[in-house]
Amino acid sequence: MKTADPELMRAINRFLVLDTIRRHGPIARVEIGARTELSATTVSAITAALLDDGLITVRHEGDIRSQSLRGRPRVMLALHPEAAWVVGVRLAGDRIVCVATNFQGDVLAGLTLPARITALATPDIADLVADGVRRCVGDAGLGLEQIKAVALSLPGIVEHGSGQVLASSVLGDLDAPLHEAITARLGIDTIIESDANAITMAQHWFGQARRHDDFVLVAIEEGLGLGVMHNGQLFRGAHGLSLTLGDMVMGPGGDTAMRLGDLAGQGTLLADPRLHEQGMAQVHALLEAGDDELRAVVARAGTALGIAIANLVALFAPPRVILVGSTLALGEHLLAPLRESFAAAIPAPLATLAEIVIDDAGDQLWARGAAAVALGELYGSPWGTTGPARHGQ
Amino acid sequence: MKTADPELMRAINRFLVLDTIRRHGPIARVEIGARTELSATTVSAITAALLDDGLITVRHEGDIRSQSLRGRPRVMLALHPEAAWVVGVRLAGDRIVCVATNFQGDVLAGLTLPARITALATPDIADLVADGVRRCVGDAGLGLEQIKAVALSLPGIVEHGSGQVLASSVLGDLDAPLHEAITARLGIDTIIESDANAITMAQHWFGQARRHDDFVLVAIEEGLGLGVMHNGQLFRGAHGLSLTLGDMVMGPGGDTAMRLGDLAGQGTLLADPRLHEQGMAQVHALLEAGDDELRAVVARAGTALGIAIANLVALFAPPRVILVGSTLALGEHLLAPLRESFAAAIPAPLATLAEIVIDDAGDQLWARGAAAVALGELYGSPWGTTGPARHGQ
DNA sequence: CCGATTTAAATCGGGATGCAAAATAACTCC
DNA sequence: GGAGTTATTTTGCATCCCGATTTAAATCGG
Repeated sequence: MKTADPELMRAINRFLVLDTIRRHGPIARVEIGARTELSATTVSAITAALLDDGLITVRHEGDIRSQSLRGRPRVMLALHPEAAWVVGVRLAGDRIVCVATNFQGDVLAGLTLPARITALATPDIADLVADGVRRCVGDAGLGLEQIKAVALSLPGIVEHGSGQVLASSVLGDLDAPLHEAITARLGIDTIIESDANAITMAQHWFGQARRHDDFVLVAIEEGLGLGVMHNGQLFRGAHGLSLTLGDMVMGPGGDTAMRLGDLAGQGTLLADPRLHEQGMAQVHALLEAGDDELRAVVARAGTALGIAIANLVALFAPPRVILVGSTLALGEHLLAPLRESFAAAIPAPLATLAEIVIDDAGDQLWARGAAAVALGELYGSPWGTTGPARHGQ
Repeated sequence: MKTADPELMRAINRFLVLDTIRRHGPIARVEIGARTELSATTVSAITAALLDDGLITVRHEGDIRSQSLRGRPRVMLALHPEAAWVVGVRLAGDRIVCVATNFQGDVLAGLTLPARITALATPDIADLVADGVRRCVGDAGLGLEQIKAVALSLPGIVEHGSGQVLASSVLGDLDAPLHEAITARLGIDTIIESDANAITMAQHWFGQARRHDDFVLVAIEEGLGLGVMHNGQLFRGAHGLSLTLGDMVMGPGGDTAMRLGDLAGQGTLLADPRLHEQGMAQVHALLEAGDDELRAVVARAGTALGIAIANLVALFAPPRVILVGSTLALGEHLLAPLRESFAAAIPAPLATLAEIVIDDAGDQLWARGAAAVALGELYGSPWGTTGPARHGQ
């Protein structure tokens, strides 16, 4: 635990107010006070500082007025969309997706660069990313110098803080300093984050979990990602490590043991020679056509996933589990066995606890999630004048 | 996140100081300052309040003096052992273990009551517990009114805060209000906690994890317990639920799927008719005698555990995993396959991360862990005079 | 034996924070 | 236009932490 001092106190409350404004659209000071349980005085002081720093503005849309129309009207406050801009990047196996967003996470420009990332060396990847970011920023009508942060998300295990990638299906050379390479090329603060954490943030900010401060997300893509939102914060492992599900071993041991990633990853589902370079759409077509062999493979994947999810629920007891990822395009072929094995595996007292939600998140939401990660850090970081209040003004 | 105010600030720092004193024996104010990074002024103020409240005392044992012998000598501060007393209780399938401890967790009296808990109704259990607590308190030369809190630990899933038991192998009727029953009988603040969390606290305070603020503990007893220490705090699920491992399902699904609890719980290991009522010692004897069938069962349990532990490491990335529980008496018969399957299942980048430690914790340490849970709450709670500093004194 | 030196702890003064109460602002209603 | 109502700001106070200074309690050295 960190030691507490007045500065930390202010930082906490400031963040609380800013986050309340973000979540609850244009909102009046009184209501911020009611929601955060801060006194009106404190809310006034903090909002004054935020206005001063240009992070929020007065905006009267959505001014619903308290029930009765009497009394002094509320002044509605909202994030100042142009307080800062960030870029979120998603690094997937075969493409790079960039989005530029404003301070509230609205997408101003999006861009997809097809590229066989897996085959590239780290410096080349950094070049592509930097290129994508530049173009995206240009498309948004901005200049690079206006971008306050870039967040790059990729599948695998990432150490938060250092930005070191410990494992990833898309990076060949884990020792090459990706973080430094990108920072050097763009000259912008860069955050490396696991893609599962990015899409988890996206669901929390923009998606199916806006009202949930506790949930678990399972991303079923090429690999299997895991994000845990705990008490409104991304849960990270001991060293700030992101979590992953692909390395979970299924099976009682011995010969039958298999990595979940090998059971339910797309590498397996696309292993059939007919499917090379075809992707999920083709798999789905074959399934619909009644390909029994493929159906069995998909069913096995669904079953394993159901069990893995039940295990997660048993561990974290989340009220909601969100499933995302391109593999979900297989629809009921995957989901039916998933649900069935989940139901069989979940212990009775927890059976009604967790609600499973499927979300067909598009590419752009993943990148937007990365942007949200960047914005989240901006919200928390000491801005212009976090410090002393300026009396002489 | 809770809103920050001066009171919270002080509570945090106060707890920090108290915890530092607890961990680092008799310690001087300067050193507390160095360790916590609080200013000498603040440390002085807080320790003055703590002395005033009688939670700490001046004690000169262990006064090592800074290297040079010059200058004003340090005043060593330590927990005041008689600031409060608590009782920790462990409810196991066939016995109740109680310990009374002083404010620093030293055991003053211990007591084991054999009893087939499983066969009893909740009110009878509460009677036994209350009886055990009373006798234990008497043995320690104390009166019930001196006991500030009682913590009761039991296997299963417990909701922290409400004290509701959601699942337990030792309680027949989960709807009967155990917490209220015990509070009513003793008239003392009572905390219900999972036994896994209790032994996790015990390891953190007194055992193999005194220097570790991040670790995972697996308790292999009748059931399979799990405790996660994250950043110096017990990690709890979404509703403050304790975690459990017994419900983890091993296997890719279908017919081969099995609960880990059914694979590695003692119910399974003792299933052989020859072993009824004999316990682990007899199992061990048979294993040593070369009973192949039994060996296979134990090996299968070890293998499954190894995989489960690997999965936990993949999830939480803890630097240390501690194994405890009576089943460990099986020794290498269990541990060799466990280690083997762990090594096979752990992903390469994490292979060197976690160190597995076996601890042969006795019954009393489990109960002492419950006491530590109670003490932990006392340390954090507002004591006598948490509030305003009294100037006129 | 007594002053210089050294280290620890307490005290003083300043700056920041949050809160409650009072004051002010900006409306609606009559 | 005045009364009533609700939102926001101002005022005054109590608390907290911190840096600098002062006091305390030893040792060292002559």
